[in-house]
Amino acid sequence: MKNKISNAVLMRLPRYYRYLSDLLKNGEDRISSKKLSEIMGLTASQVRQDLNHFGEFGLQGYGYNIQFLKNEIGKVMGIDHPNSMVLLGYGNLAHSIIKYSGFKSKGFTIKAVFDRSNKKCGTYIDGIPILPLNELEDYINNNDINIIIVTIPKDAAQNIISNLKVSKKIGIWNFASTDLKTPSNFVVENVHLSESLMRLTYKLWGENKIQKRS
Amino acid sequence: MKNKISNAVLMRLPRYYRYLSDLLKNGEDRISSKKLSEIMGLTASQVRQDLNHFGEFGLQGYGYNIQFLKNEIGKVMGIDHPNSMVLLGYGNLAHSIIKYSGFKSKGFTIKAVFDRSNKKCGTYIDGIPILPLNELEDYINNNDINIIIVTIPKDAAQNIISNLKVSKKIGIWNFASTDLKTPSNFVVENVHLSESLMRLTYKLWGENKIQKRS
DNA sequence: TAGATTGTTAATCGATTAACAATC
DNA sequence: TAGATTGTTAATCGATTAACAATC
Repeated sequence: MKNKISNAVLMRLPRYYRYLSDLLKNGEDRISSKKLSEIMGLTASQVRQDLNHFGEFGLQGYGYNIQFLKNEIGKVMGIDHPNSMVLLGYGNLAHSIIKYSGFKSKGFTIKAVFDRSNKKCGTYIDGIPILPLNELEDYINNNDINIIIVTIPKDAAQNIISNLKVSKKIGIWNFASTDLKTPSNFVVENVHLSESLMRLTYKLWGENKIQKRS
Repeated sequence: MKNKISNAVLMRLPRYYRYLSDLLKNGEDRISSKKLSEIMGLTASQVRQDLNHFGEFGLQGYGYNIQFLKNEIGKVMGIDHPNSMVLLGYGNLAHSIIKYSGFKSKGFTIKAVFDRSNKKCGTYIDGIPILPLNELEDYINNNDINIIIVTIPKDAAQNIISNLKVSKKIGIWNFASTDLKTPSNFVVENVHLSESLMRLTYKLWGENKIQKRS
């Protein structure tokens, strides 16, 4: 019995899920660790080690059943649960998240949007109500919300999160470029776009440039 | 002399840059590896090891000069170069990237947007021309573009990238949920939002659930 | 059965941490 | 100078790869 998967595995898990989904769509029904490792650019050994963290998903001499494996990984990642989300901030990024349709099919629902601006409040976007910020805490507590998507600037975000009184477990999907400080019942996943862009420029400009006087 | 920093270090570098920027804004001018490690949640040892990949940036008995260190890390990541970008696709996500102002100050400029829809072509958004897809290749070759931001669906994205004839080094900032296959003069940095969201649900639902029959 | 392929242990590799001499 | 703190080597830890017995 293992209690926690390593961060290295967690970073790869959703990618397995995506490849398995694609294989299913192509009508495949089984795959070996060797083939899967080839299309994903890993080693077969690593694939087997990774999948073995959770249980015995494969069958000797056969490989893995793709549908079963996909489901199991989905369960491990918690996307078999419905997840109800609210958006904190209604700017352009929030708008594009609302308009992105890919989440719905995986059980993610955006229930409400909270914005500072009184002009926007009271209206709806795609059937989702835009509400005033001072109703956020009550809304979370009364509508089994478990995810807050943060798309407002970092100082405002930290301020609001710090003052939230919520006792259940809450996930924060954080697009603000800061490391939010949260109470222990919060978990945070960051999407730091500007850091991602810097990693790209490193790959463009930095790779052959590093040298240390020796 | 070291030629390449490890991926683990690359993942941390932009975060150093962000913390150093914040420290500068607060009027600080020097910091020790111990203090920096405390505010970033790392060990002092790791900070010194990380920074030593690039040169001797510190001074015994003193610590690191924040402005100097920030500049040097900026250089390592290549953000001292101007970067000219084009957007591939003009949907809601592309719109929010255009509207996001944070990049400009770091030398990133969006030069043009390319979209399949003929209705949009010929118009401007915030002074940026929206052009037809068939002009993409020429535009990249003639306007020292070095970054393509991909915000169109994966199949269309792969198709267009596969057929691009460009010989200079190009970076792709990929928001499509696929691992793009590219020629060797391309480098890719992925922003897989749905994978990020799954890591969040893992933190919410998965952490205490994993068990293997033993 | 024979071939294929897993699950798992052992070996290797790489990244993190600890320790301390060098030196500002 | 004495105290502070780096740069760097050595020790530890963890993740990846290799190997192979188990078994479908």
